[in-house]
Amino acid sequence: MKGRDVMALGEAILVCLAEEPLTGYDLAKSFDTSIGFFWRADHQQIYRELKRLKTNGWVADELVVQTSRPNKRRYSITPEGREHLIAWSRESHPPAPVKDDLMVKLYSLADVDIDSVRRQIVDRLDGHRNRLNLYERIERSVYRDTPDDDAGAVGRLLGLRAGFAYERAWIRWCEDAIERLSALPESTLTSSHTP
Amino acid sequence: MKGRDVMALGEAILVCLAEEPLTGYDLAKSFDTSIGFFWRADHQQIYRELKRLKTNGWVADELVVQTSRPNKRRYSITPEGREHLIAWSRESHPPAPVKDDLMVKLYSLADVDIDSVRRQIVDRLDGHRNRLNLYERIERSVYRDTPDDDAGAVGRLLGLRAGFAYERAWIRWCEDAIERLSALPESTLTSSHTP
DNA sequence: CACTATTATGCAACTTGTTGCATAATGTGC
DNA sequence: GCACATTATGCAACAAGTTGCATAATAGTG
Repeated sequence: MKGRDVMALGEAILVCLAEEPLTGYDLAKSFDTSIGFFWRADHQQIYRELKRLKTNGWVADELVVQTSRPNKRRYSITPEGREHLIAWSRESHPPAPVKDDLMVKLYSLADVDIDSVRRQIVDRLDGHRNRLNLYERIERSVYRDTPDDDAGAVGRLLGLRAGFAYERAWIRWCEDAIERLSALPESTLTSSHTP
Repeated sequence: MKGRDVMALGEAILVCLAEEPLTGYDLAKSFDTSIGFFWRADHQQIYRELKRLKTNGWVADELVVQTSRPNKRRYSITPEGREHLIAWSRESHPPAPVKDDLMVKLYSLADVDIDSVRRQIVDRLDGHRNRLNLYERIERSVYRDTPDDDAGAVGRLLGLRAGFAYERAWIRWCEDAIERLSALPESTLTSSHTP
């Protein structure tokens, strides 16, 4: 035990590997969907992190030789990795601090281009609606009949429901915000003073 | 113009300075409350960023000599800084990707200590309730009668409402989640296999 | 008198996250 | 036949965020 705490990307990877061995490439795809809804990462971060996990002894890797494709390196979780995952799950992690450009713009609405901000909220509304749609499709296709005594299934369903709650809250907020901004007397600031 | 894009912490600082000149220390306090609800930063980041803003010509600083206290350096926004703020407000910034440890734990509920996770959700519920409370107090004290034609006031009110929507959505979700986790057959995994 | 809190700034080292690029084989569409 | 997408991995450089520490004066508490 010498590799230290506080990474979470590592644990997100272990969570995936707890199900089945995967390559960095596979993981990168997972992080574009499924677990990526809760923890984003690109392939660079993943390859880097896999090396750290390996030096900690939490994953093992094997080389899969391919002829028609570049060789792959398949990673699987070790017993130490599983132990670590459980220990990690017992720690309390404060929610990541909020960071939102749009809110900063609203905070300074008097010094800023209101019309642009309104348009950005319209865009964001669109994104949230798409997200919600996607989650609804996932629920219908994957979680039709979730038994409420299967921990794995309940956990994932709760994750999905968190997504619902989050997107719905934002959708309602965006709708209200767009209305209120539209009601504002025409942009205090429609022109910038660039000549 | 040589300092580059993509910082947002810089802009959050400019937003504060657009109202009144402040020292790094003052800013750090703002980032613990008000604007800190939307963009977190500690004093190290702020002092570092102020220097960058200065080299970009977006802020000016003056030394305030004090006898009974260490001297301060007071920063104010320049015309170029205001221009930059407006230009920035016109750019569209994709919302920061979600990262949530708790969701990762739920995602792997089958491989993890369920009871601990449930307790963590209870804690989080508590935090969200406190937040909501705080926001309600702020609304009562600061935004009693917001005229709906004052851009600055409307913007801040909308920020606050976003906070409401966010916290309420999480509160409802936590309550549901706690119930469902409590209904789960007693922890698949109450003991770790450390001897 | 010692201890702690507040005001005020900053360096150094480190971890995380991002961007751009490189390589290398095969399959697909025009 | 050429451009492009897919599979598969990785380096290097940089930007952003975190942690620990240091300094320095004063005011308040026990």
